[in-house]
Amino acid sequence: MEDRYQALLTAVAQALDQRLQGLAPASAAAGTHDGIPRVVLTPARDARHGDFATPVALAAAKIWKRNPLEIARALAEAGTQGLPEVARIEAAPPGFVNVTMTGSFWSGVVREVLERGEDFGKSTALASLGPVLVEFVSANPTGPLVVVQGRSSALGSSLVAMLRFAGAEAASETYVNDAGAQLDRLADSLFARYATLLGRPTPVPEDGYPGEYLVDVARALIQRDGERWLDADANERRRALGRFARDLIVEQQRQDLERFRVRFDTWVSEATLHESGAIARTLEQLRASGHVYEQDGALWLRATAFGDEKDRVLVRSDGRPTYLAADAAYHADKLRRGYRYLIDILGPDHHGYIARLNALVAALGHPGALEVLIAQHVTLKRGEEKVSMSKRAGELVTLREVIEQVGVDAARFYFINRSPESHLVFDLALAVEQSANNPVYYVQYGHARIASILRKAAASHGSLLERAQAGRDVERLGHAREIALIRRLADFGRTVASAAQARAPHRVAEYALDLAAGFHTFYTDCVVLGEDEGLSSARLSLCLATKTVLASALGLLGVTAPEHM
RNA sequence: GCGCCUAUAGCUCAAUUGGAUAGAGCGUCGGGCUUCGAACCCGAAGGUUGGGGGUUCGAGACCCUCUAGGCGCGCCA
Repeated sequence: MEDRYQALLTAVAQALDQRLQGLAPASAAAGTHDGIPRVVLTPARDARHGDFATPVALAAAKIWKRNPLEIARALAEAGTQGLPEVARIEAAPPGFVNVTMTGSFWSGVVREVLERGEDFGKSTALASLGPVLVEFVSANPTGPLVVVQGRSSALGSSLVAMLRFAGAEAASETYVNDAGAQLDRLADSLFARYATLLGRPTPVPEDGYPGEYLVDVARALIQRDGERWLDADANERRRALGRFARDLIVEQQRQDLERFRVRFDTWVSEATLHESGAIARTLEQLRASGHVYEQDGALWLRATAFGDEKDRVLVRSDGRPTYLAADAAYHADKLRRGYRYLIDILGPDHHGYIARLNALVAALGHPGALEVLIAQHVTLKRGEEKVSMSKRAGELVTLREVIEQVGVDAARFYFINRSPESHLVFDLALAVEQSANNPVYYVQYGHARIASILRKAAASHGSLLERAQAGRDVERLGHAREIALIRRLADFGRTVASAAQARAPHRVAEYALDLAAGFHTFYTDCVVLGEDEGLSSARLSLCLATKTVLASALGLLGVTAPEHM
């Protein structure tokens, strides 16, 4: 369902489209679609430019080789006739058309928020995209989640929420890399800790995982199995210890994510793909479609046929499938489950993988169905000192540690309030120090402040609150601060849809900050509970609407909207 | 060597995807509570958007080039 607000804007834009068509030269009107640019109204950045503006005359001028200002003037000349809720339309150099809306248009927005509540801003803008599956985190089950995974999990979970809000059917998933040599290394590293604890000092293997967390895993193993693995058969031991460590570590990852308010609709195990024969089946499919070939005893994917720079090995000459073969089976499975569009969020060290994944999905018969996003690098430092993030090096900063030190709300906001492709510097010392004045509190404070006003209103002006809830006096709104605030409220749905479309959740974080700022200045200049009952009711309506939208925006970010702070 | 990402105020980052005078937070300086929450508001200082060239009515954004940083380039995962 579309906002009345959006519907009106669309109507205005369409009416302007018609006017523009009347101005077009015959060649353009008779010709192709691109002969006449479409009118797009965007909120004006500067209040002096009215409420909305369109540069369409500038675009048309370029195509038609005419003076842009003349076209803009011609568009404005017909006045507000046929333009619903438009109070004024004017041309401005070098060729903008500025539109100012009526007061009732804006007060109507407040009433609409009150009516639709948490549904306000929802749209069907991206409905045609889905069903879409967003895969992120996809960690190795060899240790605790680290800070970078905090970033991609915050990003991914918010993106899914925004896609749904914008009408797309979206699901979240993570892939557990629990196959291959790394699980053996994990098992051997666990065994070293295990044996050492049982009085047989054993060094962690050179290529193993030296992190202290495996000591805890070893303790749990002793508690369950005692000493039975000390002298067990090496192969059996590897299998058992690898599985034990994986299960425990994955469970801890799940708990950390849960605490970080990230919950996946599904978890997929790589090992399962090997065991179920899914990999073999997918390889058969690729073979049948002719996108693979054999050379030097190995099986190759003809990735170059789909834009990759070289072909890639799927099955080694010794018969073992590569990681890419598992990914082929995995992505084939995603498509088989009915997802029309796939989004993978990978870490920055995997960007070299993008081309071959795209080639893979194309070879599976779904070219263009995959979109790979890169959650860019997080550089860690503690004051001036650089911090290593390598699991191998042993020192690592875990997601859990960050949550404990700065809190979930501050950490999530910190990650989301940056564009995904920015390389961000995470200064642990600064993060802890600044967690108290993290911008997220600015937004939350706005929400709590409104809650406080509402409590007061409920206590002393009960009937007024009811009146406000019904939006009975919203026509009284007209103060510059009020209109400025309403303009921000109105833009919520468009903002979320464009954030989801551009895979840029940080825009919603920016929006929340801007909305809160609009409220704080309104609050400073306008007394809500005053002498004039009608005005008080109207302003209470505005407070209620603002609180609703603040809560919605924070909800999309996975941040709480507190009643008290 | 090739490819991808990045470079914007002292620091951390935005900029409605090519639009009007590049904006926030933190930090600095100066104001504002007798009244609904001062975790707030108002103001000031702070910029050759890494350098150079180009595209056009218009470029932080697009193209070329140079510089600097990060990452990747395996029959590893």
